[in-house]
Amino acid sequence: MTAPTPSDTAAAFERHDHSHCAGAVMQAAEGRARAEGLRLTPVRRRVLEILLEEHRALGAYDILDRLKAEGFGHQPPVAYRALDFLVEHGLAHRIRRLNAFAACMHPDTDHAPAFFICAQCSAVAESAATPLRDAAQAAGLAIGFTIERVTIEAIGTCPACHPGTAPSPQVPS
Amino acid sequence: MTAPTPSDTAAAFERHDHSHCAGAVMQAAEGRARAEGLRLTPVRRRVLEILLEEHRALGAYDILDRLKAEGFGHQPPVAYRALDFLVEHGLAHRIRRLNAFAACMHPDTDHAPAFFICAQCSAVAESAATPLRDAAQAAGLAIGFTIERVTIEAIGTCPACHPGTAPSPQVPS
DNA sequence: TTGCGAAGTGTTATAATAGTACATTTCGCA
DNA sequence: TGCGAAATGTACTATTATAACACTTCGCAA
Repeated sequence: MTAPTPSDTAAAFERHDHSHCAGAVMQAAEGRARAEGLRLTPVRRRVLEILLEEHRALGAYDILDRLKAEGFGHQPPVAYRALDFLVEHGLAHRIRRLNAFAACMHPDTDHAPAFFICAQCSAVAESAATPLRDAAQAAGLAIGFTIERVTIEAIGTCPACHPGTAPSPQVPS
Repeated sequence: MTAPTPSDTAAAFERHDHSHCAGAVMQAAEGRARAEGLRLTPVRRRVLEILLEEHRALGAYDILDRLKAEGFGHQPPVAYRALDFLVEHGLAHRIRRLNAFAACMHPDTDHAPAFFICAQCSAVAESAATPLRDAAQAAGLAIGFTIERVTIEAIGTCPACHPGTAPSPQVPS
């Protein structure tokens, strides 16, 4: 059970060895799939891999283009179904502000994530949001509302895109 | 400066005199428009009125239908432009989870709203989310991310739809 | 008061995102 | 081996959102 730390989250905005972190996450995802009897079929696995390779939020049709090119089905439901599966089982997240999807970077943690989206370079970092979820829970309680899930998406500027800081955005998009 | 209180927010989920609260909000919006030199033109004003009359989140095309029927333009940009204006100036909010828009119920308050969306009856309550915004701010700081805006949307069950509580949903939709 | 530039409105057309319905195949397992 | 459930592939459609451009209206300065 590796809980995400602030430095994990910060790492998402820094240059790092994608293939390494992607590999680790993929292994964790496979472990979870085995443990819970999820069927990580070729399409689903490939979609997760694509998300991990890109290491950013991708639209369903971006994914679909890749799938087509690799000989999978070429109609929208192919992508949406795989994405729905991944999201439902916590292996990917939907980023509503972007109408896009990103691989979950902590699939072995039961977490309530928040997302930090850079308006400049559209990099996305996923962060544990337990305090935020608790605050929301409390606010809900005060008005008699029972919360199932909370979407928390912050838009702003990532460290790499701050003027006077690191020069070039990591994900030009 | 009327700050929203938990009981204001709770009221959103209870039967109440819409025409009264809508009227008050409309007046507040007009006040703001005058004060800030915003042009609350017929289309814009009408869109805000529609949102207030319905007192729930409406899709852009729902709005467009009403506008058509009332002799305004009948192409999507007519609705989207008015909605964009209202959102930009804080007179309405976009609810991303629903791909919909709702009138801001506290247009005279500078606020960071959170939304509570009932999965059963799709009623939406707007609540002040200062603690959540602060928590997000802190989380962002920890990773060097500067937050511009945060979207907070909770999905769950409103008081009226709780089993064993009040019987009928207020907004059947 | 005229007339200029900016803002607003309306229209056509199209893009981008998402889902329904149904036939076929594959998988797990009795 | 073969049954039922799950997964896949396809055609088709629905929903949400923008781009581009012509025309009108508004605020304001000469």
